[in-house]
Amino acid sequence: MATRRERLREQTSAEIKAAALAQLREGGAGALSLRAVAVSIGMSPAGLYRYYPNRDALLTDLITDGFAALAQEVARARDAAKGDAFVAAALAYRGWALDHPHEFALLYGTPVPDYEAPESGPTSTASRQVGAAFVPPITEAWHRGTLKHRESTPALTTFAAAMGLPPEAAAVAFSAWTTIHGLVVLETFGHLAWLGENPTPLATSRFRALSEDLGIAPPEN
Amino acid sequence: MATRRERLREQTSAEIKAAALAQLREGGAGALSLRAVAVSIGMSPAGLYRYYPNRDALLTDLITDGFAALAQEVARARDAAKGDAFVAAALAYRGWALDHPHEFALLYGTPVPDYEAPESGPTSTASRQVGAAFVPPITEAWHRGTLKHRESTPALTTFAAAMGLPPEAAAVAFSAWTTIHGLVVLETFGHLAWLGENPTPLATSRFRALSEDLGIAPPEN
DNA sequence: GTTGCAGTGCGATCAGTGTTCACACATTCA
DNA sequence: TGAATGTGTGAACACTGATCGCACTGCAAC
Repeated sequence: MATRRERLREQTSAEIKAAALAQLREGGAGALSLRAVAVSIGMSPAGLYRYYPNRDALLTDLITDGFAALAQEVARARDAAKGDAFVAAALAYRGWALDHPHEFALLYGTPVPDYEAPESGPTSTASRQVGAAFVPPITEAWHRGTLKHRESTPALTTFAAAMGLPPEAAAVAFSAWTTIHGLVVLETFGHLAWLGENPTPLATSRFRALSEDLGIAPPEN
Repeated sequence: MATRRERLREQTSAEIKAAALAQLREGGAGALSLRAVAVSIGMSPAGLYRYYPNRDALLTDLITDGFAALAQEVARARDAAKGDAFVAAALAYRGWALDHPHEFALLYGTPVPDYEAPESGPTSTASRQVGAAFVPPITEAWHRGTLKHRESTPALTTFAAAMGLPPEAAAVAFSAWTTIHGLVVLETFGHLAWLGENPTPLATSRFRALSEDLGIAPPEN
C-alpha cells in the first residue's frame, strides 16, 4: 500500500525524469543541466539530490528507459510487419535513431569515461533487449533451414546458450545487428552527410540485401 | 620565410595540441580542460585564446589529426598485408580504435550538438580519407571480376563518380565500411562486453567472411 | 494526542569550468 | 627612436555539479 509520501515521491521522481528527457531531446546530454531541470519543475537545484545522488544516476535512468523504448519500437515493427519482419525491424531501429538522435547518442555514443555498466545492471539488461528484438525472424529462418551458415566462435556459442539459441542463429544475429548498427550510427551522427538528402532508399536496399544474403528473408508467397 | 615570432608561435601551438592530446588520451574529451592544458605547459588559461578561439576549435584540430592518423594506419596495414589486404585494413581499423578509444570516440562518438562539420572543412575531408583507405582492394577485386554485385543507388553513384570509381565498387565499399564500423564501434564503446575477454577471433572471422561474401578476397595462390 | 523521527526542500557555499577584458611586456617594422 | 602589432597575465563573469546545515512536513509509535 502506497502511503501519501511514497506517491508524492514517485510523482516528483517522474516529473524530474520527464523534465530531464525534454532537455535531453533539445540539446543532448551535454546540455542537460541539473539546475535547468530543477527550475523547470519549480524546485531548488539542491532538492534534486534527494532523488538522484548525482547527474550520472539521472542519465542512467534515461539510458535504461531509452533502451527499453528502442527495443519496444523494434519489436513492435517486427510483429506488425507484412513482409520481411527482419527488414522491418532494421528500419524501425534506424527510424527510432533518426527520430531521437540525442537519445540514441546517449545509448550508443561516447561512453562516460571510466564508467563500466555493471554486467547485471539495469542498463546492461535493457541493452540486450535491443539485440534480442532482432532474433525471432532469424530463428524462424533457422527452422525453415534457409539460414546462411556463419562460422561461430566460443564467445558466441556461450551467448547462444544463454539465450536458448542454436549457435548458427546466434552468429547470424550478431552479424546482422552489428551490420545494421554500423549504417545507422554513421548516418545518425552525421558521417554520411555526403550521401545527399535522402539516404532512406539506400538504407532500405542495404537491409534487404542483408536479409537475403544471410538467408533470413521469408520466401515470397 | 619564417620569422622568429612565427616559429615561436608554431612551436607553442604544437605544444598546446600535444598537451591537449595527452589529456584526451587520459580521460576523454569530456575531461579535457583548457585550464589543465594551460598549466601543463606553464601558461595562463587566458593565453590559450591567442591560439584557439575556443575549446571547440582545439577539439576540431584534434579530430582532424585523428582522422589522418586512423586513415594512415589503415593504409599502412593494407599496403603491408601479405594475404587479404582488405581484412588487414579492417583489422587495423579495429586495432587503432581499441588502442586509442578516446580519440576514436572523439571521431565517431556523440557529435557536438548543433555542430555540423562544413562540407569542405578539414574534418570532412580528413574523414573521407578513412573510407577511401578501404577502396583499393575493392577496386582490384572489381578488375578481377570477382566482386559481388550490389545494388547501387543514385546517392552512391554520385559518390562513386566523385572518387572515380565504378558504381559497383562504390556500393561494395560502402557496405564493407559500414559493416566494419558497426562491429568496431560497438566493441570499442563497451557494448559487446558480454562476449567475454577475447573477441579478436570473432572479429577476425567476421572480417574474413565479409571479404569473401563481397568477393573482395584475393584468390588463394 | 503528543512526541520524535525520517523524509523533504531550501539557501548558502565551494570548487571547477569556458570565456572575456583591460592591462603590461616583447617583438617587429618604419 | 617611435609606433604598431603580437603575446601573455590576472581579475572577473556566468555558468556547472555538488555539499552542508537548517527548517519544515508527514507519519508512526508511545
